[in-house]
Amino acid sequence: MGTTQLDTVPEPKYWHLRTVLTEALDSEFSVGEILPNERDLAARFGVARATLRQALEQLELEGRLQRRRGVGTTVAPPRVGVAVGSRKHDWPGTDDGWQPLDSVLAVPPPAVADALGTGRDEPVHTVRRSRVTDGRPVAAELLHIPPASVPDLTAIDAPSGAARARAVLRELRRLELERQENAVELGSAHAEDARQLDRLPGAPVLVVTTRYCAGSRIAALSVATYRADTCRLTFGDSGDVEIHHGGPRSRAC
Amino acid sequence: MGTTQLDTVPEPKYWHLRTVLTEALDSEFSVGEILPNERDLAARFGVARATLRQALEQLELEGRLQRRRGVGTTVAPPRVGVAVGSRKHDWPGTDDGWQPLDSVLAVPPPAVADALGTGRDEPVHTVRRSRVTDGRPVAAELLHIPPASVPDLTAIDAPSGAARARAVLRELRRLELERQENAVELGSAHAEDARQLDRLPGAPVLVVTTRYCAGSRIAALSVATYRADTCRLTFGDSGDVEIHHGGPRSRAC
DNA sequence: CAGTGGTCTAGACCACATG
DNA sequence: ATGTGGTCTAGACCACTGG
Repeated sequence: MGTTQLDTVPEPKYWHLRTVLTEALDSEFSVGEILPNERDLAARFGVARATLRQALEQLELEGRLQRRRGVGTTVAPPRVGVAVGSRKHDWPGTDDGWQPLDSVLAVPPPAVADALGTGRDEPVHTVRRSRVTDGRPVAAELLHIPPASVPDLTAIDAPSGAARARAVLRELRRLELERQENAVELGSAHAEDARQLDRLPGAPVLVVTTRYCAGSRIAALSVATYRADTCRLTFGDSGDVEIHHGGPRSRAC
Repeated sequence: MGTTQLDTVPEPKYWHLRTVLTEALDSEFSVGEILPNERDLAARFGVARATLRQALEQLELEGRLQRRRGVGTTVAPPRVGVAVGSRKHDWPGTDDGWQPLDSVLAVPPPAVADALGTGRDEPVHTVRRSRVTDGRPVAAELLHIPPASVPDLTAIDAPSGAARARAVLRELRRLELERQENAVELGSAHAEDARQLDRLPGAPVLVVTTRYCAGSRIAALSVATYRADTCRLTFGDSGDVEIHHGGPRSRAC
């Protein structure tokens, strides 16, 4: 007996579904359009809702869909390119999309203390910032600054809040920035970050760790979490590297 | 009546489970150790297996666990830092962990053609490469090179295969590299990449798109997919930015 | 209120690795 | 043959959004 389909294992349903939906998105839907609800879609494709959801999850991860509880599933716009680590000699706070929220002087997590080279019991300034692009929050950041990097900071003016954060950044900017080193890895949004990014806890994020070096010392350490579904991080001196999804261009919104 | 738990919605079980397991990993397990199987774990925590799996998925996404079908779930080693876009003036192929596999001259996907600025019907050289670190595959790459970038390439020697790929890279290296621009985004591994990375289709990957510029022209375009679970991408001129998980250090392997 | 996506369950079967 | 993780189902209930 000849085996017609030698050793070809059937694709998982959710993966095949992802492919079908991708093609449908490329050809039959426009940005912002609302998809049928999950129960209808599952019925239409003859699968359980859990399976359909597995496919939708993939597409959301790839930035093709956006799902909001109580509202529905919509076709996502192309990812926005956000510049990271460009303009080598720029301190944080020079007017880009970053918005300082507040600042506290407290003992950081051990991992941060180790990376900074400060003692595990030494307090550092921690500035919370939020990055906004096109009116949408794209990143939440904790910027850790050893007191030694901002020696002239007076506790008198701006004791707390956003004003305090701005004061810390202002002082920091007086240092000579030698270089910055970036690292990117995948993570999941913790409760705080999730709220700030308008996502659920556990949402995939790109964690960018930046080491700001000045005078062969680590003057500051930034840990920023970017929404992985909506962001494309760009490095290097200039503009965007545009790669869109294949297929016919979708109609305008 | 005072509401004791004002508006605090109970955490999802899988998220709480993730937290508990994270702490357990930090304190009670060492790298490489095998966890109990999913059915036992689910029973132990009093949840359905699907819920337990949701927590494990998170941890695998965060690089804390490694799961292999037919084998089991093990504690993953810390992510390896892989340098991307360092040494600005380096062409691909200068002996780093990259290994050329083969090369074909074919019409690329429209998105690639557009990014290169070549016509959608013009064939380009496409070199497949694989990046290995510590003996493990970490990335799969397609490097697209317009024929104009390698004018002296003769089809005579090395008509195909790895030798051909090396020949193309050798010719490419004769150009003056002006700069490279990188972009990072989250994606999911397609069938080919998945096989090359020893993962299942749909596994999360960090897609690094690099534009190699020479003489104000785009001389080559690289699309590389890195295993998101095991890799931390580092940018910039020097070494690693080390941030490990918090908590007590786990015992050695 | 009705409708959406998010969580959770209990069970079944499959693909794969290993002894 | 056994045990592992991977896929899939059918159904229930919850949390949130909006009219």
